[in-house]
Amino acid sequence: MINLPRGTQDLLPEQTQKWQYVEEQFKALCHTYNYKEIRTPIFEHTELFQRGVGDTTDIVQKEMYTFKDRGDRSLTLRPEGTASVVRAFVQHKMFGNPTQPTKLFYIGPMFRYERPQQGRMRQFVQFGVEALGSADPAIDAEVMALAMNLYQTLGLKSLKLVVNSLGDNESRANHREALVNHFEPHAHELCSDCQLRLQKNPLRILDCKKDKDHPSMKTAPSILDHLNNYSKTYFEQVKAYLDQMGIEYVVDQNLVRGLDYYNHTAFEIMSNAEGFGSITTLSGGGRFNGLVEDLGGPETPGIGFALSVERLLMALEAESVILPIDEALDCYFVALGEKAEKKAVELVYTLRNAGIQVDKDYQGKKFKAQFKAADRLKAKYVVILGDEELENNVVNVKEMSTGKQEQVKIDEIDSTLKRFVQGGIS
RNA sequence: GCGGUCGUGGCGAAGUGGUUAACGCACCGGAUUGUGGUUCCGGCAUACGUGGGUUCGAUCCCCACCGGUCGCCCCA
Repeated sequence: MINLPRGTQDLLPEQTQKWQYVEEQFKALCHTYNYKEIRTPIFEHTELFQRGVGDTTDIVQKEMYTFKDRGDRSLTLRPEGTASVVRAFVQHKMFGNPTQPTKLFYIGPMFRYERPQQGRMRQFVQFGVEALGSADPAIDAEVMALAMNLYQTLGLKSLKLVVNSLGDNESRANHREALVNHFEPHAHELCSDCQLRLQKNPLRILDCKKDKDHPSMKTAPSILDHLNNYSKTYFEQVKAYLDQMGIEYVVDQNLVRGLDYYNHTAFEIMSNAEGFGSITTLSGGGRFNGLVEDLGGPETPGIGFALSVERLLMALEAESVILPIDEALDCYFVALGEKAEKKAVELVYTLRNAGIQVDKDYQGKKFKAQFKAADRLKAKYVVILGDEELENNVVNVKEMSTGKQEQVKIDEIDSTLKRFVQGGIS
């Protein structure tokens, strides 16, 4: 027997119904916020992620699914969505479209080569949105609102929106210098990872879990104290919009996102729900002014976020949210006897052509067993056809919830059953 | 990449160095030759992750590998 590859999963019908439901909700929400769907390939040139996501990131350094194709090109299964969306934005010159900002959403699998565990698969699915072409703080707030809106619409309660500002280039450079000056004297006391980070990306020392209790952490320079006027005002405005919309959040100056392209607004949505395991992050996002330029486009600001569908469903599970999924079958067709069974095939076809959801037995089950099957499938109606009915050109239709039964002429079977399904048997 | 833990029929789950490896659920049939549930009776299955080793004999003991799961790192 061949099993599925490590870190992947099969979604069986019981699961796919939930997936379809949350996808529909997400799409509907994107529609109300006026984001349009974009579909990009699931693999790209490796270079896109090296340049887009950043060479120093864990994603690029140790988590990419990279392979050579037959033409000796280095390709990579996408580890995240933003780089591809920006690539497409640049490639198709969407910056020239009459309506800006360009508001896009995507749904699809992402791949990271990691040891699988709760809420972390090698193939996982993200919903994401990107708004390109606006540096209005209101759109930062809009993106966060959309994200929170989805979770709340689905019924989640234990949510925490965490925001921070990473500032613009100037602010970051100042902060970086302050960080290096601050940590340099303690470098030998920090973990080996942090010693490397000090060289490459000192910002990330701030969210190191090993060194979080080191005394130098408490006194570390905060990015918020190094924001220049523009960055500072920008962040204030983003928060003001959130306040105005009544969206609760907390500011965490140590919130540092793992991808290089972020600046200004950075945010994460976490779940506090019991039994959610060690994973708490449901989604993350932020502003990426400069990325479009890095990937060969004109100077274009952008912001977006992505959420994991697996974690979304875990959170729903953890909070015991029941999704409104209708599992009931409209109609089950029970036939008895050779002639009736033949006729049943025709009548089932007739009913289906009328748009009624109907199924029948294909296992040669006895009459009683067919009823059991109908019950198990939660059939609303059972149509019964035996020799007696056949002779009189009728069927018996039974409403399973009430036990009411009515005789229906075969000629009128489709219209009558349609009426029953919509409004009950009488 | 590192560490803990686990691996017995479709699912859940006992168990033992030695003739036919419990049980429960599910499924099928009957009691009830055309009406769902319950009950009772009967039936059912290529099951000890893979490969080595120890042994007269291994599902059990040892080793390796594979896989699941949880945690670390990091993230969605």
